[in-house]
Amino acid sequence: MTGSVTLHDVARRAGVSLATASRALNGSANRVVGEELRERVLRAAAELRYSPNAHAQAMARGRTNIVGLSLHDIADPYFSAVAAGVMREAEAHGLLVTMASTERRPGAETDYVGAFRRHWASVVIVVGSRTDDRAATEQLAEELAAFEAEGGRAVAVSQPRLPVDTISIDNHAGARDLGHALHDLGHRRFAVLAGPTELLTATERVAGFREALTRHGGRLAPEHVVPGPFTRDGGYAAMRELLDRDPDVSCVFAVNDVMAVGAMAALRDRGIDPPTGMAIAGFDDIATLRDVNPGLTTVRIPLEEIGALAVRLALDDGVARPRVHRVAGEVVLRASTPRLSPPR
Amino acid sequence: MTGSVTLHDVARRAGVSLATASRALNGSANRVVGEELRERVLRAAAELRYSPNAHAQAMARGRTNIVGLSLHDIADPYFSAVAAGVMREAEAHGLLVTMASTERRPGAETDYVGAFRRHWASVVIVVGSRTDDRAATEQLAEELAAFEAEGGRAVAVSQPRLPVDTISIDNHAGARDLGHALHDLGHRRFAVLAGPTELLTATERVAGFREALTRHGGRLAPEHVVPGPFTRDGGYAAMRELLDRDPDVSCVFAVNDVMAVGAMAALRDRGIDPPTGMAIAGFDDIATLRDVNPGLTTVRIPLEEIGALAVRLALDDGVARPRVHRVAGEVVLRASTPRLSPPR
DNA sequence: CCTCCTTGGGAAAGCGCTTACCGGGACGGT
DNA sequence: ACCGTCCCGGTAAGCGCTTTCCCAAGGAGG
Repeated sequence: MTGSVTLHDVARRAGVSLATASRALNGSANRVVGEELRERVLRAAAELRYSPNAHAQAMARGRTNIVGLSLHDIADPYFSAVAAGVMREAEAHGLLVTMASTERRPGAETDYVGAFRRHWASVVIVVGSRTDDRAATEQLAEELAAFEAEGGRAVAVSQPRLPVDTISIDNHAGARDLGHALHDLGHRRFAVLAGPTELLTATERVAGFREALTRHGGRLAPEHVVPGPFTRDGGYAAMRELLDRDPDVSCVFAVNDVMAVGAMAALRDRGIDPPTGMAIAGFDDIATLRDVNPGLTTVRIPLEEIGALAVRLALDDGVARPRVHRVAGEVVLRASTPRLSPPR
Repeated sequence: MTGSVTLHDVARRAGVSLATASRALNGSANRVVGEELRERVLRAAAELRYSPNAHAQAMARGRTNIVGLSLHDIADPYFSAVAAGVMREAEAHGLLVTMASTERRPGAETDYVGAFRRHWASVVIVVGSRTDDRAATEQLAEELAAFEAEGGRAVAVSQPRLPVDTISIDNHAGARDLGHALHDLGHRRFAVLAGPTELLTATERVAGFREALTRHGGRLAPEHVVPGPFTRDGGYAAMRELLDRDPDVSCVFAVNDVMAVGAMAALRDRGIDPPTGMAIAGFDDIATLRDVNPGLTTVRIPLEEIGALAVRLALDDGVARPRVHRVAGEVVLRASTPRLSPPR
């Protein structure tokens, strides 16, 4: 970068020293700059279209206003909703968001947190479910600890085992409530499109759902739990697999909405028309998918709010850390899971 | 940030000078560091878990590996698809993406480009349709020019009037092709949910569609062109408005997919069941919406590819700028626009 | 045996900014 | 009239790194 205007130029043009120029522009604390001089400096800065060098400021001040955000895949509406919340709140606090999309590559989170450390981010937010990859989690934990030791603030979403402030979605309760609701509607022959077995988010949802069924004396046979990626295609493939295993299922719980939509497509390709041939429910209540037809029963998670909350947690001062924050979901019944037995 | 390990510490531990330490770590060009020393330095760095300070490097080198990305709303799947492309390509080049979501606030783009300038971003990408706000566009143009004058590279997506490399979607041709295709299917009584009248992206799509109808001797009456925001709710409201104005329309073109989905919801709320009561088409081919029911006829735009392309354009060396890149769309017919008259 | 070149290490000058610290003038109290 | 006390400018010391310039040592060539 050449030719940028520096504070030195501004000071010279205003006929003052660097120190005065800096103080005039920052309105430095416990120090007053004479009205006339400040005026002169501001004018000079405006005339020269001066814009301060963020790196020099970072060096001199020893801190930045950068938020580092790491997530699995920005194209996934789940993560982009969280990101939107982070960015909205960050903007409100004058923070700039640097974002990394790990594409679920193992170790990428740690690498990116390292990059954020190099940039002296003041906040780092890691969102994405914990995996059962012990070593990777361990490394990430270390990196985050190092980051906080340097004075940064980290918040993890859906990774409860990390040594930092944590926001957890109450997947178990949400799925359990959903299970009860579906049972109340009269559904009985359940199956689950279970998502990736190594992700806590997925397994918790399966477990919660299972608990509800058990409570009602039902059970979830192993062949009725079909794993697969957290994607549309994952849902599609899992649904086909399920139909092959047992065509007699009548209500499917896909552990996220994106999979549920893929599953609906699979049903139609097999000539089954939801919800008539098969009831189906999802999880997350992705905004973009609220208008699929039939309307998808799901568990609403306040994703944007979670993103915003992450920023606020990071910015809290004078509190003991790490803290744990739980966010509850809320069952939303729609047309994809009609009432089976007429209500009494 | 306190306590971070500096190069100085590494040098001391390795028993060499700062210069040597730096050279050993960077493998500096046209300079060789003795094998033994390099080894010692690398070991010391590893032992101390040294991580270089990005700001200091930026200062000393006079450049960074930051990409600044400004878009309207990261929660909108259109923009998150482009962002995904940008991030994928950026990662491939070792660049870090700093992102700003302007929420369509006028002037925000300019502010953020200013922020990217302060951070000496090496690349700035601005995505979002040009508005007819003369003054805002002018200011953005100035800011981008200043950025490039300082040695940065800027690329604008869907803002053809800016003095930088530009990627334009061929909205006109896409919408025209769609119009022809719908006509070929036998549709005749058309209306358009036109999106925001101040956005070029919207007006071009309307114009292209109109051209196709005109070519076939049809026309688009003013009451059949309903403006509104580029959102789900915008589509919903516009559809209701349209039904109030003229319930006899039989095929609606919503100028983006998100609106089309909102429009479908509005139809159902009025007891109309698409595509039977009303054919409907969108634009963009948003991935998340590919499984709505009925499948939405649309014009596929390679959004991710556009994001990736933006990064590549910015990184091109030794080419004359600014360049203009056009990206074509492709009509995708699905169930939402059935054939009306039996084919002959 | 001397000179010239090559190889590789160190000292130090910045990059642009903030912020102690210092110092001179004005003011008021005694 | 003198001495603290503010007020408000300037001087300069970093922040952590890269890179130029300088220099010592060793080898090759005359």
